[in-house]
Amino acid sequence: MTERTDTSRVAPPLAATELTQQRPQRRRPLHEEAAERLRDMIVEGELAPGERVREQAVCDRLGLSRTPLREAMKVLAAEGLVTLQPNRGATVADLSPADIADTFKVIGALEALAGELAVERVDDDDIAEMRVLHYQMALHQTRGELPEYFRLNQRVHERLVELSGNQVLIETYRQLGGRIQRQRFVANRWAGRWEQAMHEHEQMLDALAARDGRRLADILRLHLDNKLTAVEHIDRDGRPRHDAAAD
Amino acid sequence: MTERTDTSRVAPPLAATELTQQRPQRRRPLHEEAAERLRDMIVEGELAPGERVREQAVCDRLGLSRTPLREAMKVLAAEGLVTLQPNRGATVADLSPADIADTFKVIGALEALAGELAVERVDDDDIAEMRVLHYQMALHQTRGELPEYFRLNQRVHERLVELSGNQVLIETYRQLGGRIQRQRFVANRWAGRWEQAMHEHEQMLDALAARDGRRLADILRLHLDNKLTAVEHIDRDGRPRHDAAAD
DNA sequence: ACAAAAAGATTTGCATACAATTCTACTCGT
DNA sequence: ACGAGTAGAATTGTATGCAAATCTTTTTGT
Repeated sequence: MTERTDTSRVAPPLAATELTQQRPQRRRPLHEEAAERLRDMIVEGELAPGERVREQAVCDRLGLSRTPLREAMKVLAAEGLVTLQPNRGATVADLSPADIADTFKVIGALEALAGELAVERVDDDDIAEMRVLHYQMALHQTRGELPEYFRLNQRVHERLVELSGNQVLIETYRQLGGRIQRQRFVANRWAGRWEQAMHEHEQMLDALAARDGRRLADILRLHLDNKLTAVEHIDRDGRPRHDAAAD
Repeated sequence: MTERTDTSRVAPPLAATELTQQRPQRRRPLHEEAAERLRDMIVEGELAPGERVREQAVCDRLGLSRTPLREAMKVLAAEGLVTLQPNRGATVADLSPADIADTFKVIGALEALAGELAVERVDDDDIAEMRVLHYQMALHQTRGELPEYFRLNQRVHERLVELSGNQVLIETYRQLGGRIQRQRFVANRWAGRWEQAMHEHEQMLDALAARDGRRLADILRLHLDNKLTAVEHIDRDGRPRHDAAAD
């Protein structure tokens, strides 16, 4: 479904001379690049949720014309990152708390499925690799290195889904994950819930190593539910709410 | 959101003569319409899986220019219905057996989640409605009315997912369903597996009425697995394979 | 005759121009 | 003051032209 870079093409005949790194590698379509840049801008909050996105303004910003930008916007809309209204332009998707909760529920179900499929396929090598990731994450946790911890955390989940071997699942998981990347990005500043999360991750690893798909699935669902609870206690500026602390 | 027919504008001065059906009702963007038409063309096989889609050809066919068509193609690509290769055009997505199996697995997990969520929300009215759909379907089954049976079948599943109340789930389910609509369309000609499917549907209805989410989820997963098996026994011309009959 | 190279024809990618629609600010009548 | 109506600006939607890349056919060297 996703296009892959085909490197099997014959090399251009003029490759003999000294190569400047001035690669003619501008083979990348502008609309793709635009889509990527827009995703980043949304995740990092340069475009705020609910904000109107005027085509010409973004074109000036990115240095391209409206045609490829509009193509990129259609893609982002299909991914759920922006909302399009005919003749009335685009706005950055503004997820309601319900939307976020719904998204976590679905992601939870997907990860649970991933777990059940993964236990049927993993070899000892895969598990060893997961163990490495896990203990790297644990190390960052004890050191209080927040960004690295979060990055590893996400890697662990992504890797587990990959281990399912189900291409459609992987793709769907990535797409939904993309919608809440901003929430994750923001949550990146808050350190709550470390111990519980690590404990759950340990159980995940155990269940995976024991090839207990049912248990792994259950843990994952629970883990995602808890993750949602944590996110719900963070306002959109990335600070924990005062009302309750869930850890 | 709600589009209203704006009659407050001054009428075009040449409206007096007999109206061709050329309604000024062009509120709908062409790229949307194009996307819809393309989806239909793919589902109905007018564009065959793996077939190259040349822009100009489709534009002539649909009577529009390349700009809106290209926007529509990006959407279809994001939906997984076509595959885009930079500078080399688009082809209708050609799902491998593995892709189809993967898709059914994910859909199964989504429906299972839908079931668990639905039992928490449905009222007696909803259940009564599901019962009506179910018995309509049963009637079509006993009468051997294949297309109507399939249509109702799909309605039942779609309705169940709707009853989950989870917007993200509904959306994701529809998108994945769209990818295998062609398989469903083709399967429409084959009548196998009626009794078993109806039996499973009956169990689904029971579990829903009993608000037994866990059981409903299990039935749904099983049901989808069986559906996959059935689809796997149909070649792409819509005829059952001779090697084995699963009912 | 055959492979490599070159020339020509298609096809895709992007920018621009213009039409259609919506948005904004203003006028006018009560 | 105030809302309906209206000109003008701003914004989106679509068509077209041209450049870049790819595909096809022809040519050329051995």
